[in-house]
Amino acid sequence: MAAAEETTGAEETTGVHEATCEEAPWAEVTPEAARKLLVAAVEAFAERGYHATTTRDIAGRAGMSPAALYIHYKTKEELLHRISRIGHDRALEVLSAASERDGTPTERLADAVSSFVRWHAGRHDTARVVQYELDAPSAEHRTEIVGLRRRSDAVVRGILRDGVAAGEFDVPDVPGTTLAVLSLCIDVARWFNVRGSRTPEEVGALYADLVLRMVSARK
Amino acid sequence: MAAAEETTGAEETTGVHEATCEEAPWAEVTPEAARKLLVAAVEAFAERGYHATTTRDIAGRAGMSPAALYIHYKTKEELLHRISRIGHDRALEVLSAASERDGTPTERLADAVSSFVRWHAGRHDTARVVQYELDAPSAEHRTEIVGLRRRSDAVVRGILRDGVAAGEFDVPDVPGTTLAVLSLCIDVARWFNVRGSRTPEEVGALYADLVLRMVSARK
DNA sequence: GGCCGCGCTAAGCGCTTGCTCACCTTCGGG
DNA sequence: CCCGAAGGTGAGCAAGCGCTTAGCGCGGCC
Repeated sequence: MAAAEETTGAEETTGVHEATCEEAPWAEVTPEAARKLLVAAVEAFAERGYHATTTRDIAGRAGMSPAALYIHYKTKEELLHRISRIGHDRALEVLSAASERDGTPTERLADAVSSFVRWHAGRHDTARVVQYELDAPSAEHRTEIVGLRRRSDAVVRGILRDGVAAGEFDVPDVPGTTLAVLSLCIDVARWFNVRGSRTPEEVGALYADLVLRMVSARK
Repeated sequence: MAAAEETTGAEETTGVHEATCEEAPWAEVTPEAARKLLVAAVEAFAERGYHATTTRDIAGRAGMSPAALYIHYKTKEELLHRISRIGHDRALEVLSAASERDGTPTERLADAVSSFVRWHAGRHDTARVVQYELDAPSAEHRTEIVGLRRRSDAVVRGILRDGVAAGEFDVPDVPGTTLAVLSLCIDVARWFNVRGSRTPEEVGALYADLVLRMVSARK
């Protein structure tokens, strides 16, 4: 399932950003059986959590036998790590692509927030796994992931600093505000529901506006 | 605007105050053995998640045998439900107490946000269980919990509506902004770390400021 | 003092879990 | 036409799970 719903017609609001493979999200995972298992795992982990998901459940969703999992992945935890790693890469990619585009800090911040939020809403199953199952992996896997998170932090902090320097933003506490902005975006994955009344684009636009209000110089 | 605590002023540090009993959070759980088990479970659930926590682990932390758990609780899930129920009650209590205090919508919103955030930061282990283990309980337990959440939503939405009516706030999308405000506060439980550099009070003050910026009428 | 009942434990039951292994296909190359 | 590798299966193992049960110590009451 999980069809691409956002790139089909619609780059109207934020202009001409080209897709960084939003349509076939797991295309780089080969062979096909390995991808099917991974997609099934994302679904199951997002729905019930890593620990509550059994290897039999994953294999079942992929239409295979439980043993098939171990042909492509050494352990259940390696499967989680692969998901988490790729997911973090994608999220960071989306965020930093937006931040590197030309424009004023205000425009870059709005673009970054709305892109990041759209990703967390549109791929909220992946995002949920990525954000909530950090404790499950082993220590070495965790430090690798933590590095990627720090880079997201640096991206947002950079935009805020630029905005303050340019006089566009009024932000007394840059690290604290960075934390709040990222937290706001990330938590979208927790509450977003496909059956809800808002599309990822709407949430992205709303959040970009709210964040701009948080940082804009008051009069 | 650092602290909105002039009402409870004197007793905050050494206080023997009992109003919303922040010091002895699980005082209502009796007998003592049941409380010790529950506190141990909160610790374990917050650290590893509900499904990854074993009854042996909980009992071990409480210094008891695994079987002791079943004298006070029918199942492991009932233990989770008790924690979740009490936690939700407390969080809602904190939030609505702040919202019912006298003051302008601006003051009430700042007070509500900073109180709610202080609770989520100070009791972040409880909050984490409360917020992340919603899927674990059975259906009937879940609907009970969902009701409490809707009341939190109503409290914040009420303040926002009052502020708009009074002309203090400029909020184009009240339900959306309500969602964002609550999401921001709740997610504190995910990232807050006691070993971090910020106290719950500092985060509360920062967040109250950020939220006021999100809603205040622009000039 | 004898006895009951409560709180608790040691031992263990039945079951599920992550994972393995012997075996079965399918298929391109000599 | 056979071969060996690659990808898949069914059955099942050891370990760990939630939970139960038989029995133990001990304080209170007649």
